[in-house]
Amino acid sequence: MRMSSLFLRTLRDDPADAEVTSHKLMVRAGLIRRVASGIYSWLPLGNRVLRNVAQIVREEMDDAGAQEVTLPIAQPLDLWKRSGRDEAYGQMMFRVKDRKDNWYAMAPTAEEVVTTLVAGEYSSHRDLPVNLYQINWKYRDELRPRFGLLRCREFLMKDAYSFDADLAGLQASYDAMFDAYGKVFTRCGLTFRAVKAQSGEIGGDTSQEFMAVAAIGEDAFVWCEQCDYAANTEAATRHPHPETAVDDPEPRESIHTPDMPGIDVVAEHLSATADLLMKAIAFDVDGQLALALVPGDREVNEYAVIAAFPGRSVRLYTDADFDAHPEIPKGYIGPDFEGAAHVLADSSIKAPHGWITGANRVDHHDRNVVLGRDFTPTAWGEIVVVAPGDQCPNCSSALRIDRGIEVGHVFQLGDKYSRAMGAVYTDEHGANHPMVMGCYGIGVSRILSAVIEEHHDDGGIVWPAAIAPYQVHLVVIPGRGDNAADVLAAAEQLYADLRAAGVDVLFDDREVSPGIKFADADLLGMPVQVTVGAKGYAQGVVERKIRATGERDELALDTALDALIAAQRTLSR
RNA sequence: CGGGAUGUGGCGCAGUUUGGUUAGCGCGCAGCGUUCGGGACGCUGAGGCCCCGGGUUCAAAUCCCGGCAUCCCGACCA
Repeated sequence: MRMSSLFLRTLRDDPADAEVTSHKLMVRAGLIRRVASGIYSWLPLGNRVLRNVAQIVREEMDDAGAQEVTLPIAQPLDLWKRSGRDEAYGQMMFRVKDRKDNWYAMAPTAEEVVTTLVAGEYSSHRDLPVNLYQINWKYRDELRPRFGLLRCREFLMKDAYSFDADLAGLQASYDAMFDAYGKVFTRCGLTFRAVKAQSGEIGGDTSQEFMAVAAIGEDAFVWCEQCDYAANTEAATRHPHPETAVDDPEPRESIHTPDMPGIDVVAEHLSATADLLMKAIAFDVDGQLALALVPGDREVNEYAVIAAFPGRSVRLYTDADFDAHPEIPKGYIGPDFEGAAHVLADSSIKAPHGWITGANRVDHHDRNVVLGRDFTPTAWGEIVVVAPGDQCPNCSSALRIDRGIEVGHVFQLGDKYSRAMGAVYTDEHGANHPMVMGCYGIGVSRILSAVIEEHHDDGGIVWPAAIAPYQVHLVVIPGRGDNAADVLAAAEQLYADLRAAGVDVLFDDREVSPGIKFADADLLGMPVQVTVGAKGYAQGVVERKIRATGERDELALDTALDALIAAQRTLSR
């Protein structure tokens, strides 16, 4: 491609509406332009990268045995009513109405459509398994679109759906997708971690997120430096505290603590630290009061509490709940509060010291509240939000917390959709069963943001070769000397030869100053820059610069073509 | 949906507080000339519903009211 005719205008200044580096660079490098909040046009360079990423995804999906389909973006809303997700998605879905007043959802995802499709075609155990995927635009009317391509309302997503006869089959399908995802993100040049995600209310489901490590990431995740443990903050847990005993416990003592809102104030008043206090957080479990006990310096992981009561309805007490139960002394609940049906304690409550706790009456705390003597939990668990330095549940090493961009998510769905949409099969004995499903998403357009966040420098984007819009950025600097025409001709010849050899090459044949050409070459970020200039030409060489490292070398003019082609072969391997 | 900010040629901004000739600067764009290996320079020029609607006033980019849009901080997700 010749830059003289490429539809591109690079910008010197950062766009005013961009906050993060990847967004600024994508706009400056002419990859995308905003049309509305969270909705972008893709210009030629951006489109090529998008296509390259999609192609990698396609190859790995095909390789893993999935089959590509294309499902509709406009989906009858009736389908969504059947699964109950019309309500669940609510305002998140764009809805459109046709001339006959029928409503359609603009696909935020495609479980309903694909399950209906499979239900209509397949009905025997002999048909299974099958895994269908598509790479298509998705629409979600996000509360707050953000950070350019990171949180869009229109985005390109790869979504795959597996259908198996049983859980063992699902596990195999899931594992195949999991492996494929690792290959995709590795090929795209991302540093990532597969992170255990919270399974949610539906027991038995497992789910993992692929997080591209990035400071601007919207999600925090916990990971271990020593082993491969990694989990998002909701799902993360830590090594249990060992059993200990309190030596020579002092007698329990009640203290008047009026007008002391918050743990820190009470701690200061008692010359203690927050970790010596105990919080008793009230939950409603099937209409009964449950207490979650954690040290004063820790937060309760609500998801962990919910998981501790499988099959029950669990929610945090609200102000309305406290209003309805004036006998519960909000802020002064102790671990031995009589009205509690369940007392779930974090293992850290086993620490070898007495606790400062609520005294079960307003404006009072108790000191020297001792486990076993003064209170006995009905259940133990790991229910605090993990903090940096906590011990890894697998190997006890220190855990770390980093931020990441969720670029992929694999999920074992079970039979939720196959039941709702009637995707059943007949087994070898003539009995009918719902198919067992998994679903697997990759944020294709989001990958571009993640890659640029990881691969850029002061000069601009540094594309990994696998997804770069072009492999070689050929710059000609003809100068004004006698050999200007020859230099130009040599560059033209090299351009033609590279193209003939199948190398994707962007040729800066514009009549602009060298400074502009070099600055644009760095901004656009092709992996290899080749300069055919008057000075080098006079000595029979062209210059090569590796964008990522800044490394430069010279190639003899007459063998440059072969050298570049050879280098491309190495890169593409 | 709460909280904060912004809206002025394609892009980045000044001007608004204190209303007053023809709305200005940089980049970009067009023409001419001088330059030519890391975002050169001079001259000339094109390009503006000053977000929209209403109001106040002799007079509004500027003041008042009402909208809309965009961005940032919080609750959802690939």
